[in-house]
Order: sequence, then C-alpha cells, then structure tokens
Amino acid sequence: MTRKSHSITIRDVARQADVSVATVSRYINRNAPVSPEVAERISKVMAELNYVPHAAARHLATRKTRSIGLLLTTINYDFFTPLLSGLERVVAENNHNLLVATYRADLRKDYPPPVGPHNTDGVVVFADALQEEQLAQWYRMNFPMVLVHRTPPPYLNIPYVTIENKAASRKIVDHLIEVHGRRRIIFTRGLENHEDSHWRELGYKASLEAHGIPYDPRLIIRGEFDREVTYQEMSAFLANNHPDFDAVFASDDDSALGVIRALNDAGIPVPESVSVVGFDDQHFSCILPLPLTTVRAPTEEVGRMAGSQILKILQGEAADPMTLLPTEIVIRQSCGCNESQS
Amino acid sequence: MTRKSHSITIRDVARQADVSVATVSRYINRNAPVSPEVAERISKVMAELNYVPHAAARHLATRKTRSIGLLLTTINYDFFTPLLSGLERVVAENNHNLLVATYRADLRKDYPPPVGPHNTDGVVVFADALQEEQLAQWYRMNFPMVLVHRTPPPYLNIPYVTIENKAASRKIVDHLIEVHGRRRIIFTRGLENHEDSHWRELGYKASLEAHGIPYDPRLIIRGEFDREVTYQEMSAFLANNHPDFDAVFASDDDSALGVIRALNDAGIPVPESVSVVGFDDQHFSCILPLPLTTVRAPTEEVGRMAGSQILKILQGEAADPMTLLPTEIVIRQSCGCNESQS
DNA sequence: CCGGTTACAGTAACCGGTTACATTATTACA
DNA sequence: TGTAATAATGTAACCGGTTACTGTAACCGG
Repeated sequence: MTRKSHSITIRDVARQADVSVATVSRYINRNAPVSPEVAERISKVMAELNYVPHAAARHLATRKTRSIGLLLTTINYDFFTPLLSGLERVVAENNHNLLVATYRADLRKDYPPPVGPHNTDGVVVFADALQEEQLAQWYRMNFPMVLVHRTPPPYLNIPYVTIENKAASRKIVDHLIEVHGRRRIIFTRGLENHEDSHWRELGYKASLEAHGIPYDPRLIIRGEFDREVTYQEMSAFLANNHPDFDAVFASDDDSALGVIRALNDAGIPVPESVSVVGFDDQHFSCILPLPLTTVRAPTEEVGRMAGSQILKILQGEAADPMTLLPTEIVIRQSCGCNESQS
Repeated sequence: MTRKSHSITIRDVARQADVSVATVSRYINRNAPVSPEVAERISKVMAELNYVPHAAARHLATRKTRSIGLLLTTINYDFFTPLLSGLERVVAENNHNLLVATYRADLRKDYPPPVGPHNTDGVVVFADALQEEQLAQWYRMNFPMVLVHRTPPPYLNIPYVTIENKAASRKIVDHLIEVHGRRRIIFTRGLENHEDSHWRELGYKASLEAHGIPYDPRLIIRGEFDREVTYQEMSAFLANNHPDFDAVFASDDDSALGVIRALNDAGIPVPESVSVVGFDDQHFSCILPLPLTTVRAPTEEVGRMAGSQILKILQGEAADPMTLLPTEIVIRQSCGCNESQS
C-alpha cells in the first residue's frame, strides 16, 4: 500500500503558483481581494495538481463541518425515503453534506450518538431517536437542532417541524362514523413514546367523543407502525373472542396493511363488513387492490422544511419555532367509498 | 449567539486530570498502557466535562475520517431504502459514519463530487453516479471505492458488488415463453448507461434467441426505471398503431406498474391477454391487486456487502474483486400463473 | 549487582487549512 | 507634495487532536 498520495496540500499549490498559502486560501474562499493574474495562476495550478482542500483541516480551522446530521431510529421503512430525499436535496443545494445515522437512545444509552457537535454543525432528529436529556444537553451548549415528528418539551426551545396529526385523525374517524355509520372502531396504536401515535389517538378519541361514542379500551391494539406486528396483533385479536367492531383506524399505512391481511385471513370482507383506514399515504397506498383511505402526510416537505430550518440557524437567522405541515384526508376505497382519486 | 461552548478540549481534560494530553489521548484510544489510577481519573474528568473529542482534529491528525460515503444518483425511489439500510447497518456496526449524497456526473461536470478523498475514507458508488474518468482518478490515488450495480471498466480493478441480472432475466422471459406461450414480448428499457438495464436486455435477447424468436426492435420501449415515464411511453406505444405483443418484461417493478396502468387504461386484460413481469421484487410488488411476477433482487444484502467490502479495504485486507449476488425469479400472478407465493 | 526490558508518562512537532496582523505599493484627495 | 486610505500579499499563530521521541523507574534473568 503506497502512502496516501492525496497529500497535495495548499502549500504545494502555493509553492507552485509562487504565492503564499494565505493568498491561495483567499482565492479559494474568495473572502479577500486577489489580483487577477495571481488568481489565474492559482487556478491553473489547482487544476493541474488536482487539488481539493482537505475537509478536516478546514473544519478544524473554521470550526464548521459544513455537514448536518440526520438521526433516525431506523431506515427500514419506505416511510423514510421521501424524508431523506427532501432533506438531502436542500442540504446539498446549500453545499452541505448529510450524515445519516440510526440511533436508538433507549438501546444504546452508554454510547454517545453517532452524530453531534463533534462531527456536524447541526442535526435533524427524528422522533425519539434521542432522549430528552441529550436534547437538553445540546440545547444548553446551543448546538443547532431541529426535531421532526416530535415536539420538544416546553422548557427546550428547539424548532421542530411536524405534521397535523390530530385534526386529520379526527376527520378520518369522523368520516368512518358519519359517512359509513361505523361506531365500533379499532385503533392500532403506533410506537410507544412516538408522538405521532399519541396525537392520532387523541384525534380518534376526540371524534368518538364528539359523536357520543364511548371509548372502549378493548378496541385499542398494538401496531407499532409495523406491518408484521400489526398483522400478528390483529390476528390474535380476532382469534380470541373479541368485542364487536366495524372499522379500523390504523396508525399508519403499514399497519393498515397488516390489518387488512389479518381480516382477509379471517374471511371478513373489507370494506363491506369492516372499514379500514390508515395514515401517511405512502407510495404503495394508492396501488393496493383496495386503495387505502388515509391521510396524506407531506413527508418530503417535512424533510425539506427541516433542512431549511437547520440551515437558517446555521446562517444565524432565527428558525421558526414550529412548522406544522397540513395534512388532508384522501378518500379511496378501503373505507367503503368507491371514489377513485389519485 | 454565545460562542460555541463546545470548546472542551483534550487539554482541559488533561489539566483537570493532572496528566499530559498524550496520556489522555492514549487512554481514549487505548493504544498504549495507562496506569489504572490515571485511567480512572481521566475517565471521571471526561464524564464530568462531558468531553467528546473533536472529530475534525482527530481526522486531521490521523488522516482518517472514519466515515464512508454513499454516492447515489437520486434517493427518490423506494428501491434505495434497503440499500441504505443494509449499508448503514454494517457501517455503524464498525463505528463509521455514513455520508449520503446524490450526484449526477452527467449534470454537474463542473462541480466535484460531494464525497470523496477530502471527507471520507472511501465511497460506495451506485451505478453511474460517477463517470469513468473520476473513478480512474481516484483509482490512481488508490482511494478506496466499491461500486454497486456497476462493473468497473477492465483497466480499473475496483471491487464491485452487483446482482445476477442476465440469467434471471433470461429465466423470467423463458417462463413467459415456455409456460405462457408468449412470443411477442416487449422490453421496457431502463436508464441509458445503467448497466442493470443493459444486462437485463441481454437476458431478454438470449431467451428470445434460445427460443428462435426474432428480436424486434419495435418492441423495445423507453422506461427509465420510472413508473411515470414508462406509463407515458407505454401509453404512447398503445396509442399509435403498434406491432402485436402479448407480454411485457419491464426492466424493474416500478416500470411494470406503469405498464400495467397503461394496459388497464387501454382496456387490455392483464394477465389474460398480456403477461407483465418486472424486476427487483420491491416491497410493494407482492401486495398489488395483481401480484407481480418478478425477480427478487437482494438489495439490502447488496448494501451490506458493499459496506463490508469497503471496510475490508480500510482495514488493509483485500476486498473481493467481484461480489455477484444471486437472484431468483418469483412467480406470482401478473404473468398469468395463479400460484400465490410470498 | 548489572545490563536490558518494559511500563508509564511528558514534550513538542505535526496534520492542512484559516486568519490576525504586518508590510508594501498604489491611489485619492486636501 | 504630503498624508491617509486601500489593495494585494506575506508571516506565523492557531484550531484540537496524535504520536515520535525521550526519560524515569520498576522489573527480570543470571
């Protein structure tokens, strides 16, 4: 293994262009005047030598990494594709890099998060990838953060971008009740501690209450935003003698899929006997055999907004404390309607 | 904005623990013996001060960034989720960071790639995110790379991991011909320059030839691995008076979806009149109204292998020049079969 | 008891940039 | 013509780690 030949430094360029390193640096950063002839010379030498400034050296000197971190709990769901895509775009457009990492605060208490002040200028934190204590610590050292799909605790003034969960949830449950006359509605809960799940449940309850339908805890089942888990749980629910029900509000589309499969297995006709609705409007939701009635979540937009907020902070501007993106229900057929809408 | 208070350096730790910075460094890296009492002291001070070593300083000194780059052409397809997920996992398990970036060599000729020797220890390059010239340059300075879904040109000895495209393509076309008696088979080509597409086309041709079916260029239509593009192209094909056909081999599942939609629009019954098959076996392919007959591509495994190969190189071991992951055809219903298989 | 290791620790150079400060030449203006 | 401002550039300290080199003391076999 030959020694790393990428050892062309700014001094090499300086020497060859017969100027000082300071001048080269100035030329590169265009932060001080450089005479045209000298600029020309430097530029030529740089091209010849194929010189690219060493990022770490630059970071060390400027104490900026020009990269922002994204902390996820997992990448395993297609849900994250648009989030990543949106975020990456704006980050790249602003000449920053994106460090993607997964971290489960609950599992890796002993290890520090893989991205943080030591290697990024700021991070975007998804849901509960980080625990409050860590957020608080970074907040104290005012390290730039923005939370997505999570509200900071009241004493931490961290900008966040999330979506309207409760109103839309309420609306979609209203739809089940008002349009389809459903009254015994199951809710498949998302992940523990996951705020989206919490709000969706509140919307569900609000709708029930508004319609004078009593809340029945037996109709709440575990879903964890996971197709398989929901399938298992729903199957188990159906296997034992269970309370009546005539609809399911799944906490996300993946979960809805699990529900539908379990119902199919049990020979229960959907949507005739049981309406099923989801949340997110993932890519697959409109191409299912029974297109899903769900709530459209602007996930890519969440990514973009998170990016632009964190960049704002880095530029010294104030970020919007809260960015709440609107959601809308999209009626397809799994609720029992037969409209076909994109 | 108060000055960045993350200025706790190794010297602070050293002072407070009453040792030299060298000793602290040794303790942190465990690369030289440190007496138990001293270790204890350092450890305590580090915890108290909440010290985290500054990555850039470390990078500069060691000339290692402990991060690896992933260069994609886009993140916009769910296809990338498993790739990312697999790669991130092994990278994280080996205490490295993952820098995700998109880059279209063809579009941004003037800009250097966002990840490279200046900010990573090695990169994983997807398909044609980089042009040959850039690969060659990095190869010359022996910068660690591994290619995914791309074969390096013969004179560049770069490890690559990809999947068996041709054999599987041939097999799936064989299936159309032998089991379903199809003989006029459309191929929706993927992206120009995209090797997968090329090999799949070769498999297609090989099958035709083996069955004595003449190759008809009029049956090749543009698809670009894109649902929408394929839909448009297929619709256009159907709109004008077109040669007969009785099957479509789409270069990927997304494309297959576009095909099916166009056929549905035209009132052509699938799979009765026309068989449609795809490639990749994406998440959605088995939950479609007409479950897709396709080829299972182990994309997550590709991510994992790419990760382990690049890490091997970083550790000075030799990587496998080629990692060819097997694919298998999965028969569902869009070809006309009615087996139901997961 | 002695020469040679080994364990442990400190000093300071170095990684490759940025930038405060200093210097010189040129221009502007009274 | 003299003085101040400005443009263009150089020198060298500094960012925060790592590590080569050095030194001391304890240890080891004979």
